Amino acid sequence: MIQEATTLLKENGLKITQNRLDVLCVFLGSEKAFTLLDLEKIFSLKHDRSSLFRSLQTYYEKGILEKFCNATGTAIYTLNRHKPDCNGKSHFKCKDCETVVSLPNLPTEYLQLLGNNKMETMNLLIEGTCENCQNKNPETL
Amino acid sequence: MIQEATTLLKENGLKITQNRLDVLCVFLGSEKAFTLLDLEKIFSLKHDRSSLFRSLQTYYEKGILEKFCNATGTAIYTLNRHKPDCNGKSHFKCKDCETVVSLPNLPTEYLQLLGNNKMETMNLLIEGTCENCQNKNPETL
DNA sequence: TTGCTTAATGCAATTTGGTTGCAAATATAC
DNA sequence: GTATATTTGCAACCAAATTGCATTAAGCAA
Repeated sequence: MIQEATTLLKENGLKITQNRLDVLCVFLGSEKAFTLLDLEKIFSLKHDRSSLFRSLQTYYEKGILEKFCNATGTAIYTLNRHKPDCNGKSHFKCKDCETVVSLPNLPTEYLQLLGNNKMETMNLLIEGTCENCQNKNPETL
Repeated sequence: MIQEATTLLKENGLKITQNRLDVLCVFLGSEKAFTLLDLEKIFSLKHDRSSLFRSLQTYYEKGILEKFCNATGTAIYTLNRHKPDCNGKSHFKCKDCETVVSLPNLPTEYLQLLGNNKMETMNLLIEGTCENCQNKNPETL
């Protein structure tokens, strides 16, 4: 995984630093989404918040991470898996296990409802309970 | 408009206060969306931020305003126009004139892509340029 | 390998947006 | 008009994001 991270950094012309490797490995090793606060907790002593923040920012700018915000307005980051037909702007996030999956782009029939209003950016977040977590918690059925 | 505001307040069992009337009239008199900061600027001397905040909160709870958040996570409020098939969670916002329109619910075919993942909440914001503003600014064509 | 140059980091401080406790002011019911 | 409960303004606080700057470290070239 370190290998994968190193390659990604090189491909993007970024210096290989411990901070960047650590942060990237968190994402490479999980399907979850993380906030800056999550990373602060993981690396409380090892890395400063501002450095973690700057790494996330850099990764987002390079298209390595996707970024969106939850209902309370906190920024959430997740690995960009470059799924075809996914623009990285539509996600489903499980409130229980925090797993995030990218959703396909909105159907053109829906976007036609915009009429002559021109779309430039969009952001869709659907939150709920994923299949796994529903099965784990029978009381929620 | 004051009349309309007064009626709305009474219908919702809310006391008629200057703060509430002022805030509600901002929304009744416009198709735009406003943040707390916007209202602070409008009423800088007349009303305190906390009172504006509480009015917005109350209106949202009563279903008079819709609330969602923009790309940077700031809460945005707009009048709930009770359009059929609109759940108040999908919006188009013009980056230029700030006009907001509610969009219909996502099509069921799209939601079926969630599979057995169960949706509980959602938030869709599409930003761009509305028809009017495109015509006003020919250089963007 | 060493030194050089530029970029990244840690720390402290700041900004922004949201939120609360409490005393004073005010709307409504009587 | 008066009593009562609600709302308001103020100040303070909180959470998340962001920045300036001195220090440190990465990577290139000699």
